[in-house]
Amino acid sequence: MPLRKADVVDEALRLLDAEGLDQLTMRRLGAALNVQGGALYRHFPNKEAMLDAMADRIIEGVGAPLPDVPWTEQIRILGNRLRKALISRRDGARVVAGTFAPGVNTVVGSDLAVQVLCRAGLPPTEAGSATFALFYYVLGHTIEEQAQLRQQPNDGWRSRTERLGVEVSPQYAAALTALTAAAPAERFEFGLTVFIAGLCRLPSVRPQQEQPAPSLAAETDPGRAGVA
Amino acid sequence: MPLRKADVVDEALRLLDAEGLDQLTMRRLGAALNVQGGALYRHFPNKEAMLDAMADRIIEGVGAPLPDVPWTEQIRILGNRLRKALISRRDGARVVAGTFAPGVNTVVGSDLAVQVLCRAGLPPTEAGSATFALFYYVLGHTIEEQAQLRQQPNDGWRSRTERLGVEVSPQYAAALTALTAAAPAERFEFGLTVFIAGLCRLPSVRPQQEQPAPSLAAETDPGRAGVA
DNA sequence: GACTGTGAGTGAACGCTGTTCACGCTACCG
DNA sequence: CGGTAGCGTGAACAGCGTTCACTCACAGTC
Repeated sequence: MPLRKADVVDEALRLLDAEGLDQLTMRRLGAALNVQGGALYRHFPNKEAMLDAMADRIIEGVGAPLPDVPWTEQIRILGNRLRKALISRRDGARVVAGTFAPGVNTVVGSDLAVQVLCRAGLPPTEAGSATFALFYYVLGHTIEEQAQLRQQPNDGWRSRTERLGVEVSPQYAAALTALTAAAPAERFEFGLTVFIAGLCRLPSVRPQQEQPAPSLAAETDPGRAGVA
Repeated sequence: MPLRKADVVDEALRLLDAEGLDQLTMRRLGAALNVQGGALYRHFPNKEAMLDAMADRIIEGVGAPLPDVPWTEQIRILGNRLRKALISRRDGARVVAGTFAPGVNTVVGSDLAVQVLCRAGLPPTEAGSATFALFYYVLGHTIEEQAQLRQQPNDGWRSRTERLGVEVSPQYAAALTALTAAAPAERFEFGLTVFIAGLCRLPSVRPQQEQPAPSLAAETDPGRAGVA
């Protein structure tokens, strides 16, 4: 039974979780599939195309239909879905960030976000800009999250600034210690909240209709930072 | 006269501008310095350390003293400084994004941002989160900007979505055509404005004092998106 | 049943990468 | 003047993505 394209992506994602992006070479992937490395080029023109396929698989489901809640909540859900998708696989954020050509799931996900924002009143240009801004934020945050996962716990910010010989302000020191202590999910939620609050202040947004009794409460998670 | 560390970084940045990040190899850099590739390891433990040094050089000046304007304007200036620094060199955003260990300039720049936000009333944790969120946004935006620079003009979004066989909403189509037409600087400014407006809505921020007659008008550039 | 075409997989190579190392050479210092 | 510290050499190592002539099993056709 010959290999299918989907089989290769499956095994590549398995190997990614097990070994990390740096260890994901064509030869190793071939070996995991009981095949020579060069054989993979029957299925993908090059490694980048395979990584693109992996990236699209990683963010699968982000563009699924949204519950009927206010648009601010819908954007929050989209952001959280994307973050969850990215951190659910080792180095997932880096894989997606390296994507050159957007895949199907990128398109349907961003399409959904743009539609939500347009329904909120934004003109298409602003909806597009806002969607990409949200995407950059989530990507940057999750890359950082996953980078900190495989870092020596001893090598905190204090030893690093000392090594550099820089004097830092007491506020900065306080911020860094607080940040390393805080749960990543909360820090993420904070930025998301700020961004959504900013969107609400745009002159083009319609006045928000009041909460229409959330039907699918599962995805609207509690514990967010406070914004007036 | 032996090579100095700074000389290597200088030439590396020159080569980066001339050839791009992918062509920046140790051997080529050595050749540009009339030296064998391996000789560079007398100055840097590995290539990553050299890229870190380059990244720190790229964002030099971002943390320079700020004019005495309202904090919202100061944050805007910091964002624009960072963007300008990143796009001023070919692949500058990718180089900085790949940085593992933050350098001096990263520290003084983020320290400055945190101080501005703390003075605005934010507690250190939130100031830190907001600073990093801003950093992620600028980085993501400039990476995208520089990626679009070396892309075939013919290969627009329409041909790509057609190749994928996805139906996109009319709003999404409108957003994409508008985005490719808009100047990158304006799209950037839009996201920045949204973010700052969101910060203003945080319950911890002090009520904004009114414009104290901007002394250094040079850095506060006009033409920003409108937010109430 | 024999014939043939297709396409997956082989295995060895190519050119490149980052990195190492034993070895010269030069310049400074006591 | 001798010693030594350190920069640079040049060849090597292991590994990378990618290519290519080739094998071989299977599907469809006469």
